[in-house]
Parts: sequence; structure tokens; C-alpha cells
Amino acid sequence: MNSATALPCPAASCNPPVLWQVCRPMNAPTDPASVTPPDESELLAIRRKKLARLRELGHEPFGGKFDTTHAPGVLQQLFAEGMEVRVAGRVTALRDMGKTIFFDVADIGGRFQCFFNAKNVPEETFTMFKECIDLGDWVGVWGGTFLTKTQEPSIKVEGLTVLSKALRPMPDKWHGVADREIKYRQRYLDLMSNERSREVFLTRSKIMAEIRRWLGERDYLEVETPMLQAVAGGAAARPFETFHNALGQPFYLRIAPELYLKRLLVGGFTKVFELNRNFRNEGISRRHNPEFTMLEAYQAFGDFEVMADMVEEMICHLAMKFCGTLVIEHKNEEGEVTRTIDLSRPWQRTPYRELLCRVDPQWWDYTPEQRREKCHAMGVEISPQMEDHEVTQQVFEKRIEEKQFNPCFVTHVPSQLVPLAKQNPADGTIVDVYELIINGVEVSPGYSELNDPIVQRSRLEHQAGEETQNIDEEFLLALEHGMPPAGGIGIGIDRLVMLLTGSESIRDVVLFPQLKSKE
RNA sequence: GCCUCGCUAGCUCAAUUGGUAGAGCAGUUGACUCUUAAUCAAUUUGUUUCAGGUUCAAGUCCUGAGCGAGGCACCA
Repeated sequence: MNSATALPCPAASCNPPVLWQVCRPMNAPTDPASVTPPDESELLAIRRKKLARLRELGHEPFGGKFDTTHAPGVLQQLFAEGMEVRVAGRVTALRDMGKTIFFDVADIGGRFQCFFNAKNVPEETFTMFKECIDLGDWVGVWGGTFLTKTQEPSIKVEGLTVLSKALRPMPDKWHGVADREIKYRQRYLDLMSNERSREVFLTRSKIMAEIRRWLGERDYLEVETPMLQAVAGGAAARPFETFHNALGQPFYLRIAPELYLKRLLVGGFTKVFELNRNFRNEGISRRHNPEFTMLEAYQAFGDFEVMADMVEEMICHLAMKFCGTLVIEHKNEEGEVTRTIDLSRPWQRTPYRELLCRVDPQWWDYTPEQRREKCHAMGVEISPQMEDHEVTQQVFEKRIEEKQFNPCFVTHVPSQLVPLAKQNPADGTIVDVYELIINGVEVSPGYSELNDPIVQRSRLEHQAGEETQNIDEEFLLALEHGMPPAGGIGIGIDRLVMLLTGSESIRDVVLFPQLKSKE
């Protein structure tokens, strides 16, 4: 057995020993009799030596404040020859030609090339760089800007300081981090090595800011309501449970902010939204993360159609701003277009029943038994205990929703499917809601909100059944004080970002998606 | 929770029917004053995820575990 693994090593359980992935003791004593030293730490040991060497040469390897004139990406934009600049960033590329070294400094916003030549810097600085600087280190540089012979905007470095010595190597410079697990668990490695990831998360951040600005422009007020709730209402999903020690009371992480936002309508807010996290204790998939970001917005005196107009306008605005077009192309790794989504207005608004007729014109003429047989014929899985409307819903999900990439507001939804929504005044079998499908998934539901406290109570009681503790009495009390009629929407922000960035998995648009703990 | 697939050097990936585990990059040493996946020369690196089993012989076959990916279930 190798001596290294037999030692009482605090990181011995870390496995496999990826250098920048796990913590391993650097000074683990080695068995003198052992012929093979712990080679896997060689790369780390060399970086530690360079760290010590920096100190010997009088350089603090973990520097402090460094005043900059430009971020690397900004300088790329504003570049002109002959500027005196100070720029900081991570060394992400290094091309050593002997007396001349080209290196890139970069941060999340971009990169900029530095021209580092022995004759332009003090000899001591040049030596220090040669001996101690690696890919991955953070440095600050200053000097004048110029164009190289190949017309690359560059800084002729006159001075350089170490801001942070990296003790672990960067991911592969060409492929970046490809291992999905490392991408998600150590997102910083993905971000520093993968341009595509940087773009996605920058775009996500800008989308969030733009939604806030856009709603604010329309007099919507942003609020924050409890994430810790005594009763987890507003949706049908299993909640996460937690406990407040001082109160001695169990709480749930919210599954939706809805019931609190409606309290605010009662209180006199007329346009209100919340853009924040919900938590649902459900399975994890390409489209589901246990914590996800949702926009909920309510507009007093509106209805689901007003809200549909607003959502259509907002998403088109975001597409134009961040994609530059309403025709969005999703591409695979090879850059081939795999899907085209046309957001051109007006978006179709189609009744639920009509959509099913597109699958089978006689769908609604069949008996429930015939519908089940059709499911088998179409290869749609159903279970024996499903009720008739659930069988239909299954067909809807598999044969319509998953194939609907261009936006479609599904309207005239059967009331059985959405029991808590306001019924259509003219037709009691349907409810006044829409379900917006884009890219094969539900992106946004919209409602004419139920504001009759008596009907609301009976619906909630019916839904809760024996579990009367699941009824939010405080909410019902609020409704009795009078909630204005209102239109309400939810928008799954993660799915919207997937749509706009062409991401196939929710894990690619959530910085730190939930994964199972190691060990 | 169930089904299928994956896990090889620090990273990206090879390895024929079960027969000596390799390459590129990174690292190290050297050369080089306009490179940009710099180039050139030399060179180090492995408990093949883990634990068992079959076999003269296992990266490869079998059983189990861990993590991940895809799907199912769950998700008004």
C-alpha cells in the first residue's frame, strides 16, 4: 500500500485527487522508506515554492488594494493608442518568447493582452515574473497602450504587482472544464475557463435587472414577502421543513409568494411584484432545481388577458434586448442550429380543447375508455387510477406541450385542472387563466385572481381535505377585508433564461445548482 | 424511489477478443525580443471512482457502493 494513503490525512477521503478540486495537505509526512513520493501533489508543491520565492523577493503574494483605470473588457472597448492605464485581472494565457512575454489578464467581463518586455520593466520585476507567475495568478499591471504588429490592442507593461498567487492550476486552457460535475460544484472553475458560461451568467444578471427596470417603468413596486412560512400555500407542491428555535415553531420554506402578495393587494398595492426564490421539495431534472427563481406580479383591476399582453410584451422586449431578434436559435456544441423559436407577435392564444383536437379531431367525442385506448395507441403513458381529465392532461403534456416551441397561450383551461382559479362567468367548466408554453415547457401561468373569500375558502378546504392545518387562515381573513379583482402572473425566470440563452439544462443557468453532497 | 448510461495522468481523451495503460495540453528543464491553442527540444506524472468476485492474467467480465448524465415517478 502506498504510504500516502495510510496516513491520518484530513483530506484522505477526498477522492479523486484533482489538484484544484480537493484540499490535500501539502506537508503530509512521507515514509522515508517509500520509493514513490506523493507525486499527485507535485504541481501544488511547485506553486507553494513559487509563493515562498515571491516573499523572498519582497513581493506580497496576496496583495491588497490596486487602483485600476479600466477593467480588461472595458479597455478592449475604449481602446486607443497611447493611453496610460492600470489594469488588474487573472493571468489566463501566457506566451513566453524569452525576453518578451505576452500574457492576457481577464475577469468576468473580458480579457486584455499585456506585452511584457525585459527592456520596459525593472530587471527585478522581469525575473520575478519569470520565476513566480503562473496561469491563474491575479496581477495588476500599468503602462501605455499600443497596437502590436498583428494589430492586437495591448499594454506595454511598465510595472506589475502580484495581487493573488494561485496555489492550484487552472483548468485546461483549450477545453476549459468539461466535466459537468466540476462545472456545477466548482462554478468558479467553469467561469474562469469557459467563455460561454460567462456569457450566460452575465446575461442572466442583466435580464434580472432589466425585468426590474421594465416593471418599475410601469409603476410596479417590488416587495419582499416571507420565505419562512407557517403554512406553505400558493401552489401545490411539497415544501421543505425547518424549525425556528426561539419560537419553538416549525416553518416551511415557501413554495410561492402568492398568498402574501394578495394580502398586499388587500392593503392597497395595485401593481406589485416579487422576483425571488421559491423552494419545492421535488425531484431534480433538466428543468427543475429545488430552489428556483420566480417572478410573480399582480395588477389590480386587470385580468388574465391583460397579464398575457404584458408578458408577451415583456418577453419580446427581453428577447430584442438580449438576443437582438425575436427569432431565437438554439445551437449545439458544434454551432449547428438545433431549434428555432419564433417569438414574433402576436402570439397564438388557443383554447385547451382546440389544441387536443389537433392531436385527434374526435378527442372530445370519445368515451373515457376510448381516450385511454387512444393513449395506448399513441404511446402516451397513463396509469389506471388517473381520472379522465388527467388522461387528457397527459396527452396534452406529451403530445402538445413538449412539441410547442413557439409561444402559445393555452386558454379556456378546464376548471378541474386549475381548481383554485376564477371560473369563466359565461362557462363554468373553464377557468379564466392562461398557461404560456414556450420551448416545450410552461414558462408562465396567468390568472384572473379569485377574490371571493367564500369561494376561496371552500376551494381551499376542499383541497386540504383532512389536512385543515394546511389552510392559511390569515390569508382568508385578509380576503374578507376585500381584495380588488386582479390579474396575476408567474414567470419561471430560470426557464426564461434557458430560452433566451439557448441552454438545455436549468443547471446551466443556475450558478450553483443543487447536487447531492459528496460522501 | 425506479430504469439506462458514464467515471482512465492535474485537464481533454485513446487503449483491438481479457494479454506490457498511451497521446495532446498543463507542469518541469532548455532555446527564442511581436505572440495569441506561440513554436522547437528534452522530460516527470496513474490504487484506471471505490469494495468485493471470476481468471494464469481485468481499464475491459460479474456483484455491490458512491457521484454524475438522461429518462420515469413527484411537480394544480
